[in-house]
Amino acid sequence: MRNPEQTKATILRESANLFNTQGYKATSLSDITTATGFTKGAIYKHFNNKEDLEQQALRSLGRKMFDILSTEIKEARDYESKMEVFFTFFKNYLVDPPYAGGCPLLNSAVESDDANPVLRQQSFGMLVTFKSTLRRVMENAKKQHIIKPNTDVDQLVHVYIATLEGAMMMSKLERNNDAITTCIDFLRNLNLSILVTEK
Amino acid sequence: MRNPEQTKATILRESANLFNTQGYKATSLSDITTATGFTKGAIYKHFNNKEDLEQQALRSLGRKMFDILSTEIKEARDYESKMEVFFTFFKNYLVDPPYAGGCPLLNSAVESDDANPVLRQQSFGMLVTFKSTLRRVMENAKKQHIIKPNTDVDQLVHVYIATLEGAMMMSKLERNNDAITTCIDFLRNLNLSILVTEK
DNA sequence: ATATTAAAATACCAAGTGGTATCTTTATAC
DNA sequence: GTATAAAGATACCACTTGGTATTTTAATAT
Repeated sequence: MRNPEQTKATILRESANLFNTQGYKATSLSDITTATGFTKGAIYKHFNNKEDLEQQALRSLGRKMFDILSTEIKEARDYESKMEVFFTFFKNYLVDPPYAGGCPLLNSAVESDDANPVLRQQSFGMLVTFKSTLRRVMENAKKQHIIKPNTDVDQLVHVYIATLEGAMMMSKLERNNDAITTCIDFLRNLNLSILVTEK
Repeated sequence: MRNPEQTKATILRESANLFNTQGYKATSLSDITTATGFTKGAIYKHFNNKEDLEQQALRSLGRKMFDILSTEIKEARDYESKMEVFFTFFKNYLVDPPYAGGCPLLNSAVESDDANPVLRQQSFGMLVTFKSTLRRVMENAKKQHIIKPNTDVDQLVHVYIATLEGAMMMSKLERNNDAITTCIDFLRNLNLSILVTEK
């Protein structure tokens, strides 16, 4: 009947959902108790305070995001399919999201950049991870002469991530896939254009 | 000594600043009273409630944003300088921002998309305005054979805005201009590549 | 079966929230 | 100079917030 690990997991999962949809500060403990069915007693048994819960929730969202990304990238055999992982990841977000509320990096970054230094630091870490993951894929492709030697990898890393995140915001706001689909099409073509063997 | 119009303007300006930096829900009335020096009595004299203040504040931020944009676009004589207005507008954001807290469209969209239908509607309107402003500039250039006839204007509109907004998020999070500068450089080159008379 | 101990529920608390009713101040019209 | 009416300050209100202390519940070891 009682299962503390599962309790903590439930609280973490539900609060992460709420934080990512409503915002961190805007989500109250009572929101979480009603969502989980547990009481504050249970929450404070497993977490020091709300800030601690916020951090662990964001961390778990980040882990989930990068777990999916990095395993799929490892499984992809060539450069083009590795890049396709990024595209389909964002495309699937709207069809079958791994968690509600959109990209946790975007959400936490916008909420925390001016106000919450701890969350901000975590968002920053997610962005660093995201950038270096993409950069590694492209640098490898450059070394193996799959993409053109004069490719400005650093520029493209910035452009890819900015475009995907911005398109996420637009598609969430417009409640349709237009922006994300259109932008991914563009990035896919852009990616083809830097291949050594143009197709 | 007493000037109701100025009082309302001060409340609107200061609350818009707070909303845009801390978030709408996260900003309390007492935050606003301390920032303005006025009391709740003054606030509720000029606004029906907090929600009303939020809406008017966002509206004023949007107006300010598009006032700057549209007048500068009108003043710009040719296509290239009109496009440059968009770029420099976002570039200047970090150097000399017209208001604190970054792009009000991005901020309000991310905060409201799942939670606040009224603010969401306003953000949506801002995005529509932004898109149609950019689209008009490009469609005109297409009619006048300044950009290539096969240019996918709709795609580029999505890409430009997504990239600029995403880069804003990144640069605010990283607290430096790298992302926005890099992305603008990319967009500027992209824009050159669709000109009929390539340079 | 019972004692032990961790997990979770309950009952509080002070502080802060948005909002309202009332009072005081100040400009203006006469 | 005084009445009038609007602007703004003050004093409240019920409710919610995050957090804590205490109690009850349930699993486990003996």
